[in-house]
Amino acid sequence: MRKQSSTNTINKEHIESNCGIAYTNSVLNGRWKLNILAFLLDEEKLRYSELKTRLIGISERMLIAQLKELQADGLVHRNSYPEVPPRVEYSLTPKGKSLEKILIQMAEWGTKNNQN
Amino acid sequence: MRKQSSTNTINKEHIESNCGIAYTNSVLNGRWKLNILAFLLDEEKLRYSELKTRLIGISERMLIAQLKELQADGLVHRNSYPEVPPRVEYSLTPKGKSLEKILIQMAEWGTKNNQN
DNA sequence: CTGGATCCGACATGATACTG
DNA sequence: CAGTATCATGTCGGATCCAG
Repeated sequence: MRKQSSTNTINKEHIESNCGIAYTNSVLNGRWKLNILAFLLDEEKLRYSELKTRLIGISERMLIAQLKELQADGLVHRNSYPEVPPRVEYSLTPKGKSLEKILIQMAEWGTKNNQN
Repeated sequence: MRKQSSTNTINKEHIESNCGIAYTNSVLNGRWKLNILAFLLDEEKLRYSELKTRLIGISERMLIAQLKELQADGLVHRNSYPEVPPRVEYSLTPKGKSLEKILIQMAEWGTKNNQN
């Protein structure tokens, strides 16, 4: 059992044998990832603190963790500026942007089917 | 659930889109749900044992649990026949089928981006 | 401001034996 | 065949303190 490099708990060994859905799931699975991607898709780039403000309820620990996983999976780009105080901006990579259609459809589906 | 900053630093589309995504995420969240839905989408209806065979590595406990949640969310229909031995077939509800486009796109994206 | 490190409880998931 | 019950394990995710 190969130790996970950095992504998440789902082992990617016997995933490829099944179908693309499993890989997509392994990349997007997580309580906050879809929301993070949606915000970045909407606003191009966001600072760490801006993300934290928008993701109501997330802890710093989780925000950092999810961002790292998204970076490891090549969906999110991290750009830090050598300033004081530090400034870090996150944005979508092309791979991340290629999820746009899926994200939009998920948003539409959720809005339509969430009857509370 | 929509909270509003009085004016419009954040546009409405944005907020709705994220609420929708949050609901979609909450419904699809889980290690196996997407795969279960994908198999049911593909094969119309499947028996419990057929699902178990296809979902390599899932435990009975998890399969039942995920199926129950999918039923509770109205995505999957359970049809049991009064026979001996018992026969139970699972299929997608219309709500479940309405995820078809999303599932197909996730499968395509996963196949295209899973470079192993 | 942007994180890193650690502790800990809650919960997701798995293994296995058992039942109608 | 289609589940349940029980026990065991690991991961998630929050709180808190610390650092450049």
